[in-house]
Amino acid sequence: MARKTGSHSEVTGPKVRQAASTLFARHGYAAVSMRQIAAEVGVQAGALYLYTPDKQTLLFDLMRQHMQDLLGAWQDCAKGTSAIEQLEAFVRFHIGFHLERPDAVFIAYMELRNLTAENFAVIEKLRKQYEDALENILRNGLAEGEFSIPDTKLAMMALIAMLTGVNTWFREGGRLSRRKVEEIYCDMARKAVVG
Amino acid sequence: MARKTGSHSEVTGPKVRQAASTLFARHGYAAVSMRQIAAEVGVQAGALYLYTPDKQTLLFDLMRQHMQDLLGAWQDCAKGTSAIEQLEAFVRFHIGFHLERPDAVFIAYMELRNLTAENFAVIEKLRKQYEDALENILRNGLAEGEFSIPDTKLAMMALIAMLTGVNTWFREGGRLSRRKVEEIYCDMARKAVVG
DNA sequence: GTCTATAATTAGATAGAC
DNA sequence: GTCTATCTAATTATAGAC
Repeated sequence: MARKTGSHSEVTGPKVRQAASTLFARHGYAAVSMRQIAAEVGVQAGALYLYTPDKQTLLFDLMRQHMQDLLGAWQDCAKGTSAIEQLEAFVRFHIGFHLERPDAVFIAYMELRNLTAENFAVIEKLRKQYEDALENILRNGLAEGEFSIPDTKLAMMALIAMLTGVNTWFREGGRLSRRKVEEIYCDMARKAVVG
Repeated sequence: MARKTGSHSEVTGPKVRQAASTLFARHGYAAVSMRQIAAEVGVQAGALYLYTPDKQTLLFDLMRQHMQDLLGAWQDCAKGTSAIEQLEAFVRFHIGFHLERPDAVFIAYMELRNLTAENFAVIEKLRKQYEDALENILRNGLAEGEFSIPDTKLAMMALIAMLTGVNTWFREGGRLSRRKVEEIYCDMARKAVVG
């Protein structure tokens, strides 16, 4: 299909989101200007507005896409019959998925306060769905008598914080392989909730 | 001691840091203007520069003070002879200290990337000192044969992330008391590392 | 689809009056 | 010690040429 010279809609759109993701993660949403994003993409600032109505929507779309990817990937990955198996699957999935996209994860956790109230509500709802997935596993384990936890919500929060923390220190090629880290965290998570 | 009308050095200085702390925590360093801080204090923007050479130093001083408070408080609070006792003391201390000052904690974790390279290095050094305190407890427990952890640094990171996460969801007057939360986290932390 | 130019606003920081 | 006024630079977003 013929295309005019200088017509790059299908390539520039993704490049804009990619550049915004990198820069927002590195410097923070409020500290990054549309001009910086444009420079990273290789266009002028005005051209960005062909791909997003404004800066806020650019942030929101990145965060919503990330949360939807997260939920979709977990639905495809969830497995295990016993609660312990399900918990181990969740731990490995969470660490692996988050280490794959550190920028998106960083933005999803750090830029919540820069969302408008409406956008924040949407993201929080998606986040809650993900948290519910883990909490249901913990509830199952409690019902099966395999887990010993006084409060499923609290244990869920403790586990998610612990797992997400891997992103702050893990470096590929470091002392421990990703698989080894997953294994150690699996052990700690299991021991923390098993009675 | 006589003092001129309108002379409020000793009261305005702390008010500036207090206002900056509140606003930085709520909206983020980059999103807060010196004019907003001045309005919160009740002075004009220019007057802020009597108390800080610039906005960056204001952020840095807040973060350094927080880290020094943290280290000092732990030194006064550390106790326990066995590694398990020391671990429990650390868990209770960490949760209690962090819940006491949510704004300072939030800033210390979220605004690292807005520090200049020099200032960042100072804060990181202080943070490392605190992490070392927990890692030493874990090493002791390993030497005593009480703990079963394949890697002390990884376990330290996992525990600190888990404990600091309390700040993201705990609300005074909620379903669980602070003491109850400390108790449950103590159990989870102990179970996660005890062999 | 992109650029240039620009409007309207706001930022951090300083000077000098009081 | 604080205020008013201001400088310089940067911001988001838009209009119109090509």
